[in-house]
Amino acid sequence: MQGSSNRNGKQSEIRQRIIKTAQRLFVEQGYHRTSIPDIVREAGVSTGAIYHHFTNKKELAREIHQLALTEFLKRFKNHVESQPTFKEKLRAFVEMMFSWTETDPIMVQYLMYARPKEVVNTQMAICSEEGLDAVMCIIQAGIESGEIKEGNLYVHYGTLTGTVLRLIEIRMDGVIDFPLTEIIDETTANIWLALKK
Amino acid sequence: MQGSSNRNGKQSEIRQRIIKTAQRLFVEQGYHRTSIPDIVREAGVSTGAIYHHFTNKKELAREIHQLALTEFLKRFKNHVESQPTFKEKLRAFVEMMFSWTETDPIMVQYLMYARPKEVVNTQMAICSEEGLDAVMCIIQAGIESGEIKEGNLYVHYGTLTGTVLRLIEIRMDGVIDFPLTEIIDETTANIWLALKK
Amino acid sequence: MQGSSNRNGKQSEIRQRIIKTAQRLFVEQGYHRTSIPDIVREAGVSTGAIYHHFTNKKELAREIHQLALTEFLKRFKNHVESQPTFKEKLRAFVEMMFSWTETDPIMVQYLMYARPKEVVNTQMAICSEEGLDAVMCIIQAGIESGEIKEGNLYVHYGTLTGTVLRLIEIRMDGVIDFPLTEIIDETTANIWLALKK
Amino acid sequence: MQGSSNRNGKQSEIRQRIIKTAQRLFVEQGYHRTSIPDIVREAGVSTGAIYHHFTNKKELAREIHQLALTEFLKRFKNHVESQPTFKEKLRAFVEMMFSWTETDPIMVQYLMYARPKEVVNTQMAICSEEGLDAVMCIIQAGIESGEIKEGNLYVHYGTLTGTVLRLIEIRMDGVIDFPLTEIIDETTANIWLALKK
DNA sequence: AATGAATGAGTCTTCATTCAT
DNA sequence: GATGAATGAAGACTCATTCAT
Repeated sequence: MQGSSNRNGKQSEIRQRIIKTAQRLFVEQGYHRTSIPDIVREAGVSTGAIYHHFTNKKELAREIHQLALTEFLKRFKNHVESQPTFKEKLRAFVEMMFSWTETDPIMVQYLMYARPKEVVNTQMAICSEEGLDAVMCIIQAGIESGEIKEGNLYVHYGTLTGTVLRLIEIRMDGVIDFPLTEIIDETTANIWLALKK
Repeated sequence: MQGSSNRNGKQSEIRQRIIKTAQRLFVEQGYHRTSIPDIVREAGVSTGAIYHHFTNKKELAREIHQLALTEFLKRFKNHVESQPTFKEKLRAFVEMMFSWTETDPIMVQYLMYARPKEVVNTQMAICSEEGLDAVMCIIQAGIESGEIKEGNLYVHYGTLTGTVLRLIEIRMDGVIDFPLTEIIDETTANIWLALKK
Repeated sequence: MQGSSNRNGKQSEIRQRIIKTAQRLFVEQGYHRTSIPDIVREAGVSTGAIYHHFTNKKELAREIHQLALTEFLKRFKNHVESQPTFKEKLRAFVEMMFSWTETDPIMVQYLMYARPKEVVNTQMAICSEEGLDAVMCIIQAGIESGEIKEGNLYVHYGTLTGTVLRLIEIRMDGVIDFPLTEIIDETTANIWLALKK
Repeated sequence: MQGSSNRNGKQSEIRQRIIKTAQRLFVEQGYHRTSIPDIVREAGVSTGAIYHHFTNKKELAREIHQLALTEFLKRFKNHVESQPTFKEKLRAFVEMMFSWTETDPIMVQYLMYARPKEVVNTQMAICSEEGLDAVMCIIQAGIESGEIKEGNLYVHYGTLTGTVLRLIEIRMDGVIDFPLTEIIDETTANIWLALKK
């Protein structure tokens, strides 16, 4: 019915276990410090199984990254782009990112830094070709609609994504010890004041 | 005149070469992908020399990180804290970070991400105990002096550091292809609007 | 029939080859002068195979030692303890040790000195907790049965094991160039005279 | 007047410190586990000093061994050979070895096992060309004088040295926890009974 | 004589990957 | 599809030795 990758119409359970475990370990220890034996042990699968499902370690990481990126774009499309005004889009973006962080911190962290240069060559997913474009687009649209002031697009982009990502970062680091969802409004307000006409 | 570590009154030249090379390689390839043989080759020193000067690879990275952190704090103290008002401190901060990035991108990048969890357990130096405190302090002072609005300190902190660091990030990634010094004013303006009373 | 460690019901042949080779090299060159590459070369196995079968070099040595000790205890039990009188036990001990030396000099030497302090902390297997106990026991029994004179147990122990081990030692060193089996009677006689009532 | 190795008529103090420290470390940890840096640290001398006084590590060990062997022969000559009868020589040998062990256990241990095959190719000093000869000689003389029975010389040699060395061994191992000097008589008695006519 | 920085060959060990079963 | 034994290249680190000062 929906996306599947083997003839049973369901992602092999082993494949899922590998992905889930690798994702967690890559986030916890980093890509390089996570060995295939680590994944074998924690996922309870065999070495062969990993190589049966994925070309190699890099490809496994790339696939996990792709999954996260797809998820980001889906959420962005569904929750953010669907909003009518920039102001609403902005709020939706902050809300989406913050609640996603609270819901699936591992995946968000993966998106943010568990990706080695070998896997993707950009530092942050939201800066990936597609991710960057998506955010840039709504800024561009905001300017065109007259909602936000003109100016260097990158500065606006940096203000918007920087603020959000930085807060997620210090939340993950444990500096912030309450759910980010509590500061959606305040964060949105700051960014809005920075960008609005 | 001041600090030195061998009888010649200068840090051993070999030691310097190791640090410079390791710093660059750690930034270019990451800590784990940089092998001791890599450093040996690029720095033109012997394996033994590295271990003569540093306990181990981790310690080498730690020392480089410490150097960068010290430099950050020095610059922060000299250029930022010395300013009278928050607004001026803010501009000084942006200016300091942006011009430092253009002057010594390697060191700034090192500060930003070339450090594995094993070396320092914070993701960003400006978030290191001391770095965080320093920035937090000027925000706190800004609130107390009535220059900036009250509100969750972390949100203000995230807005300020996030915007600056994110711009540095995309500059390093090559997304921005002009010197950050050109957008000091605009960046300062955005942050100021976000935080001011 | 009994103990096995892979599905073929036989200890992996590679594992055996590693043990045999390491045992010989440890004896020939000593533990520390025997490198893993040495074992790899001589056993015709890969580095990885060694680490697949043994935790590390130390553990490999420990296992070999354990094997030798087990063998000693088995022989001691079968040939020596089963004898009715002390005099017969004594002769059986000398005979057992001397013929074992001629049959498997490598294993006997391993038992005698190829073990670094890190691996086992006793100097000689016959001095290992169990080995010592076993010999002490027959001496004790000999005294109790009135076959041998009373006196400091250690002196008796030293006389008995010292004489035997020393002869094995100089045989291995090449000082003695005929089979020890030729001097079983004479050796037994000396010890018997020293200890008998 | 007597042996000296530098123009001041006294062994350089540094040289002595190196020898004493190396001897102790070789005994405590074995030759291979003792590194030059270890000796440098513990003796408080420089690396260069060691290489100034000794050709290399092996030579240092050899020299220490030579010292111990010379000491053995001196003691053997003075205390043992000077005795008139075999019985007295025997007692003197046991006494000499046991009290030497209690007085300078490090040197005796060095003689007994702290020598790697590279340094001397015999397992025990008393088995060294000269040491062996010396002991063999008194046995031979004992036979000729009719004090001890005829028979295989090696068996007699093994009985004599084996008993003594084995007791020293288990004393060093901590199995015997009283001074060996307390068992001089008993040990002598055992050996005497084994060998006498 | 003494120092200790520098060297680099060699050590143990890990780990991504393959492949016979 | 799944397994895990086997491989061997590569990594971090040690240490005997040299040599300029």
